Amino acid sequence: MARRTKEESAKTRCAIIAAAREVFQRNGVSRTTMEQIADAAGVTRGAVYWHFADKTAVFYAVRDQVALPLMDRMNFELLSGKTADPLQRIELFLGALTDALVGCAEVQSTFDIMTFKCEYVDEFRRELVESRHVHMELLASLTRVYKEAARAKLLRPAMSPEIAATDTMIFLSGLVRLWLMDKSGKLVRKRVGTLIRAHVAGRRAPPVLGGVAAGRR
Amino acid sequence: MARRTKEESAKTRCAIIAAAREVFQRNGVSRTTMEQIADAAGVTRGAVYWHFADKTAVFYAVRDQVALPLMDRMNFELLSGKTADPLQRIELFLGALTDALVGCAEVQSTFDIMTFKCEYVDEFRRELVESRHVHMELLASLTRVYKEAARAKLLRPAMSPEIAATDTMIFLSGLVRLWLMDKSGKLVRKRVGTLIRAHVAGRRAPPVLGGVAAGRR
DNA sequence: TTATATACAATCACAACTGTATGTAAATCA
DNA sequence: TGATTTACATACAGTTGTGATTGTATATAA
Repeated sequence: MARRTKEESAKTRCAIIAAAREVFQRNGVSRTTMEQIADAAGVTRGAVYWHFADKTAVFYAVRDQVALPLMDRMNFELLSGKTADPLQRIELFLGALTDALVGCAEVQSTFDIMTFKCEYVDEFRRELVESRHVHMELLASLTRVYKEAARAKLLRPAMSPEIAATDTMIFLSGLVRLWLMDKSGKLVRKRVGTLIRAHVAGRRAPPVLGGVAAGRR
Repeated sequence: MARRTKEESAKTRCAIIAAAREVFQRNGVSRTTMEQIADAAGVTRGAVYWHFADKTAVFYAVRDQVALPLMDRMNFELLSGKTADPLQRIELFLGALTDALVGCAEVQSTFDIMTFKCEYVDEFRRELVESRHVHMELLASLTRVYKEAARAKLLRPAMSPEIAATDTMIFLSGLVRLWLMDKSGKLVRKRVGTLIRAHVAGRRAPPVLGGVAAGRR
């Protein structure tokens, strides 16, 4: 009824996003009504329409809330990582993403929505296009890192950096998808760490004679 | 207007499924109306409701039309394959699925619908559950084949059959997903064969001294 | 202190989709 | 050759969601 202060307004906006995330996950994006979002947030449709132009805007707000910070962290792990060993940087990168998924309910919900509760048509097709760009950039980054590994003779010789990078991207995409499907844990959830280590280990060149230590921990 | 003969009726049913596939892909399942399906099939909603109880029934008919034959073929390649080499059987299995995807427009559309144009809530949640079962069985089959490979000393010793199987399932899931996303071909479409060969080659044990030939072609 | 913009709530008109009920003409059966 | 289904088309009723409009009380700026 009464007008709120700026910070209260920001909290309302935040509550709407959180509510939308829950309702999106439960009912799917298209079946979710603005009223359901409003109810879940404890406001009326008027409030939702005040903060967001329409359902599409709410959807992209939900996405951005987890995707933007995540992208930053992923780029950091891959590019400006703490480790000299490029293959270990890949491993840390994969670990960082799955850790974020495993450790944060908001990330889980959002990924679940994006993967299983959204139809990428019309206004939502944009998201697919952007996702494609993200994948292209990821592929480029991974290729660079694998090339670095190849120069340092750390990459298995039979494996080209391009193929290795594509394979890792495929691995990541499949891993996330199956992790989301696997509520029981029997498929992949219990073994994410092992799977990542095996994936990276599989492309590490066998140690040369009495050579340099392979950065295992 | 006039009543059709049985075969004409079957053709109508088929036309409805084909029309639904197209409209589902263009508009997404939830935004597709029965009238759109009917129009695309050149009939009225009455005809669609005659052949199918509701939109959900149409959806599952679209799915079954490609999923059922595909599952048979995949099981065949994996289990009762022509090759003795278990790793090559895995390669043939992966190739069979991607070939079906690359070579058949109906398979492409259906996979695209299932991956990007459907929200798995309420009546459609069933599909996710079934998909999980399919993945469990696939994992079991793959594990069996990799165990066979391990017994024959064909599997890289550092890799456990269970992890190899899970990794291959992840690879397949990611490959299909990225293939569908990659309309341009720059990500994976142009290199599916290479990627599959590299995936399988990566888990093959290095040839022993002057030992048995490793089934490369 | 007043004017205005803000942050919502409440109401309304409209369109769209669904499921069902009814109509109908031809195919099939007895 | 009638009777009965079948395979649809057409018409109708009911619900639901949307966007827009209007209302309103308060924070904030001048």
